[in-house]
This record gives sequence, structure tokens and C-alpha cells, in this order.
Amino acid sequence: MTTLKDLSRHLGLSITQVSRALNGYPDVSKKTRDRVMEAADLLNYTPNIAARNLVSGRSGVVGFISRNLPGIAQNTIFFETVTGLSEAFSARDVQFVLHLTPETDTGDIIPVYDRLFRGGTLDGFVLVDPLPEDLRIQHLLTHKVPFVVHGRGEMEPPYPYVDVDNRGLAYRMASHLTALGHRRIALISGPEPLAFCRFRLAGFRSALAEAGLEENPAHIRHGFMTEALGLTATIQMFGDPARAPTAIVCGNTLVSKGVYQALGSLSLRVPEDVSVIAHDDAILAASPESFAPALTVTRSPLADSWAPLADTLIGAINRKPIGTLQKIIPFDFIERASTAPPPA
Amino acid sequence: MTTLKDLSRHLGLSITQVSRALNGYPDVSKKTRDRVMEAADLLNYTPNIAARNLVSGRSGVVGFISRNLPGIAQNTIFFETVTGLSEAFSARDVQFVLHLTPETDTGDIIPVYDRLFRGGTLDGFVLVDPLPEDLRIQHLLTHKVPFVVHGRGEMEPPYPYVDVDNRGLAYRMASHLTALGHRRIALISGPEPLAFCRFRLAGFRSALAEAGLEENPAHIRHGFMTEALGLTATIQMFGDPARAPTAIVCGNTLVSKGVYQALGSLSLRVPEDVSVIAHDDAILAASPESFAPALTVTRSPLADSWAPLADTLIGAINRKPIGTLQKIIPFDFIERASTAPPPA
DNA sequence: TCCAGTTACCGAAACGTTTCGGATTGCCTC
DNA sequence: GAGGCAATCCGAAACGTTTCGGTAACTGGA
Repeated sequence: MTTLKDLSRHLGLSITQVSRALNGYPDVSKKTRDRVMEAADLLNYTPNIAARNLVSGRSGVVGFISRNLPGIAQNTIFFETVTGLSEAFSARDVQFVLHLTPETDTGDIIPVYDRLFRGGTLDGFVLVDPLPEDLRIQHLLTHKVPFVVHGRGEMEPPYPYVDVDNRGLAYRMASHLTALGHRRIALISGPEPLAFCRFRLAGFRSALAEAGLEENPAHIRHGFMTEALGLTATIQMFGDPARAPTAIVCGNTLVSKGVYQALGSLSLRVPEDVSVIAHDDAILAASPESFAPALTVTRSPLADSWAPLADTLIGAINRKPIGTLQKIIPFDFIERASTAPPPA
Repeated sequence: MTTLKDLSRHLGLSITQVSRALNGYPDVSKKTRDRVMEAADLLNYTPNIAARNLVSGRSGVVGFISRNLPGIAQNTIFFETVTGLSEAFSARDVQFVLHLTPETDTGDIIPVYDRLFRGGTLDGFVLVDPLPEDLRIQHLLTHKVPFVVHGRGEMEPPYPYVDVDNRGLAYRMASHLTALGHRRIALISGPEPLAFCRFRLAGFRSALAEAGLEENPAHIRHGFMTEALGLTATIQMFGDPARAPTAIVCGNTLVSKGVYQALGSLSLRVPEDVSVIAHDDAILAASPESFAPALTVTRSPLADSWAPLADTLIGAINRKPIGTLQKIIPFDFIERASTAPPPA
């Protein structure tokens, strides 16, 4: 391994000047800089990361901590997140480590963050699926450990995050339906305690309120956003046809796939009898164009989050002001064939 | 952060002695050691990893490099590998980074290994899916970069590996069938160029040869081991019933699922008309007990590889002799209801 | 001629650990 | 009481980088 010392000897310069030349400081002449660059190339110089880390107090490694739950390898969104972040950090010359604790380890997960941050093993963390009152977040915040959250635990959180406008997209979907004249609109969303579901519910409600509509609790369903949820929720809502919704807002396209199935089995047509609309995060196998009729959606690819998440965490590690570390990913509204005015 | 210097001041000892006490060297008295431990605990001491890395010349980080191919997040085996290795290395206090280069990056992947090893970013690598003549392996070998391979490119490779006995398990499956009296035995295996397929083919062949059987090229099929492969290969083999096999060896349980489907549609019974046997790596959704009739298998869970892989790579990094760095995972033979003597 | 300002450079300290080589003490043996 | 040995301990160097606080040479203006 060639070191700065080797280079400086070879060039007849001080170590200081070689270092400064390589790092682009202004007080080194063009001629010297060129000579240094050339020699570095010739001698195949690569800076020693450990030495750099020692003086900078950083490790250049960030982490994603999770418990290794059974079936984790089947969780597409989790894996999509891991691969997306891996690529984003790799491109930024930051090492991204996936730290999985055994599923049998029932202990608290917070000490894991501590252990890995202390001693400088890891510089910061990416968190996902925040809860409204998240202990991990509170702990990291009070200990001034850099982190970024995918999503938000509250509307205006005091920490770095990258999130989609969940409130806005739910509002957009619901108000599209109210504008078409629907007055009985259902919502099939994700697990109730998760913060993003609360935001979506709030957006949904405000669209209803603006249209002067009453909210029907039987038309609001929460659960894991699978095909099965869409199917069973729909069947149940249409148990009493007189009170059934004329439009359904779905948390993702997988849910709407179940909804289509249920409506098909009830001999109800989309959109003549029931309008269906969903949010499309462009992750799941169920692509909205493949639906018949094609699905009207708000669209915001999850994959758009990885690069901002990496940039934000790097910013947090460099103690950039919080104002620059909060980002909302925009969404599109794409009207296709699954929404229409309600039946007369 | 408390450092060794803080501790030594606090205890009235030299830095040397504190370090040696903490690291369990013999030339420190029991009394001193206890005092040091206690103080370390009290002052919440954590060794600075960067400093340790600088003197040891190691980074404590290992890597897994792959291209971010489209659909990678749907590749269950890949993800199972990543999560398995993450947990295994986490448990050993080694950071495991998944380094994904963009799919658009068409360049050679070998420089990525170089870049990450040089300068000490990464200490070593895990490789999977070796080819018989693998350029990555040859390159790492000549540059003395520590690595471990999941699988083998050749029968007795000069590098560290963890592998299942592919030759042996194929031999076991085929000889089970010859012992039952089968004389027309088919093999539906994985992609031809991959080394493990060649080993399996060799094992299959030697069982046939021992039984004095001729090999029928039409009864040997290679391809991606999916349900579809099993289905189409079976349908084709039974195109001419007179020359059709009486038993089928499947590369994994997913393939045998396709085989069952094909046989069902041809109104052939398992095992009365055709015996089916497979290798079960305990990864895929298709569990052999769920088959009707239950599937006879050789079994060797992929998940048994993660811990040995981690140990082997750590051994390679510590320059342990090669003899201790080559491990073959055993397999079980489990006879269930899908194999029987051929029809009379 | 002197001074101020700019440009280009350098020595030495610092980061926190490990480890080499040696020093000190006490005890036992002859 | 000299010599040897084991048990404890320590100073200082080393790992390779960044960076602070300079210095020296040159320029242009008064």
C-alpha cells in the first residue's frame, strides 16, 4: 500500500502539501497539484480509510437495524427498501450495513443502536415504519445520534425524514370521488397504529367534510394491505346493498385487486356500479395498467425515496440544519378507467 | 467518549497496561484486571473502532457485491442469502454490507472489489453462484484478497468455500431409484453453466453407470428451476409414452411441483406410474410435506450455510490455513410417498 | 527601502489504539 | 549476596491521515 509518506518522498514535497493537493485545497499551485495527481495515479495511491476515520471521527458506515422476523425474506417492501438503500449509499461511497438481530433475541432493540453508534462503528441510521410515539426515535434524538426516518411519526416532526404526502394523496383521491358526485365513499387502508394511516385518514376525512358528507365508520377499514383485505372488506361492506358505498379508496394496488375480485363475484361493474381508486407505490406486482378496467391512482414510487434518504442521512451526519433534512416526495394523479359518477 | 487515556489517568496506570488488561493479556494481575474492568464499566468505555482498525489494518467490514438487476427484490434466494448472512455476521460483530451497483452500470464488476478492498474499506467478500472458471475468483485469488464462496467452481478448489455435496445428493437420489428397479430415469436440473449443476449431473450419471444403465439425453433438462420448467419438461418427455421415464429427479421442490401438475394433467399417478424425487433446500414456498403424495427428498437447508460462511470468511481474513476453510454441508435422505418400484 | 498582501509551502500535533522492548520488584536457590 | 526467574508494569513508537499555526518568497505600491 502506498501512503502519503511514500508520495511525499517520491515528489520531494511535504505530506501536508500532498494531502492538500489531493483534497483540492486552494493553496497549492496548479503545477504541484498536477504532479501530485499524476504520482498518485502512478503509484496507485488509495487513502487509508481507517486513518481518515480516526481523525474525522467518522466510520463512513451507516446502518439499518431490524429483527430477523420469520418470513422477512418474503417481505417485498422490506427487500425493496434494502436493495434501494444499498444502491443509493454505494453510489455515495457510504457503506450500508443491514444489521439483523436473531428473531429469538427478545430483548429491546434500542441498545443495539447504542452499541453500534458508540465507539464509532456506525455513523447513523435509517429507520422505517415510525409509530406516532416511537421510542427509537426519541432515544436517538435525545442522544444526538444522526438518523433519518422513512415516513413521519407526526405531521411536523423535529427530526430528519423523507416521506410521501400521505395526507395530500388521500385527500386527492377522496375529493376526486366527491367531485364526481359520490356520497358514500369507503376507505380500505393499512394497519391503524402506523402513522401514515392516520395521515391518510385525516386527508380522507377533510375531503369528505369539504363536500359536506357524513363519515360512515362501517366504511373505514384497516389491516395489512393485501389482496385478502380488499376482498373481505368489500364483501362485508356490500352485505347490506342499500347502505353499500358507491366508491372505494384503496391503500395500495394489491388491496384494489382484492376489491375487483369481490365486486366481480358480486356481479358489480367497475366503474358503472362502483368506482375504485388506489394509491400506487410502484412496488407491488399488481400494476395498475394491468387491471380491467385500468385503475385510477395517485402515484408516488417508493423507489423515489432511496436517493433522498441517503442524502438526508449524510446531511444529518454532517450536522446540516434540520430545515434542509426534511423532504416530501410529490405524487401524481393519474385518471384511468376505474372512476366515474355514481349510478343514478 | 472515554478513551484509554481517560481510564489510565483515572486508575493511575499506564495506557499499555489498561489496554492489556482489557484485552486479556496474561501479564496483568488479577487485582489490576478487576479494577480496570470496573472502571471501564463505570466510565462507560467503548474502544474506538477507527483507532483499532488503523493499527490492525482491518476494517471489520465485509461485503457482498452484486449488480442491482431488475426484479432482484423478487429473488427469494438472493434475499434469503442476504438476510442469513446479515444475521450471521451481526452475531460475530462483523459489519456486513450489501454493495449494489446500478443495473445501468455495464462495466466490469471486478474493479469494484479492488476499489473496496484497497484502502481497507472492506476486509473480504462473500461470493455466490460461482462459475467453473470464475474471473472474480481468479482475480481475488491472485491478489490475495480474502473471500469465501458459497458453492464451488470445481471439485477441489484452492480457495475457501462452503458447499453442499451436490454430487453426493444427486447420486443418492438416482441410486435410490435404480435400487427400486427404475431403468428410465429423468433429471430436471438448474442452468447448465453453473458449477453445481455439473456436479449434480456427474452424481446422477455415476449412479446410472453403476446400475449399468444407458443415459438418454432427452431425459436430461436444464433451465431456471421453476414450476414452469418442471411442467414443460415433463410434458415433453411424455410426448412419446413408450420412451417416457418411469422416475424423475428434480433440482428442487418447485420443479417437482410443476412435475406433479404435468403428471396430473396426463392422468399419471405418483408413485404408481411415475416416481418423483427432489432436492429440498428448505427455502422455497413449496414444502415437500404439502405435496400429495408427500415428496421423497434429499434435504439440506440453505440456511445451514450462513454461519459456516461467516466463520470461514473470518478465518480467511485471519489467514487461517486453507484446510480449515473448506466445508461441506451434509444432507439427509427422507423417504416419503412419492417413490416406488416402476410399473410392471 | 519598507510594508502589506498574496501565494506556496511545511513541521508538528492530534486522533486512540496496539505492541515492542525493556524496566522494576520480589522471591528463591545456591 | 549474587544470580536467575517470574510476575507486573511502563515508555514510546507505530498505524496514515488531517489540520493548526506558522514561514518564506515574491509582488506591487508608497
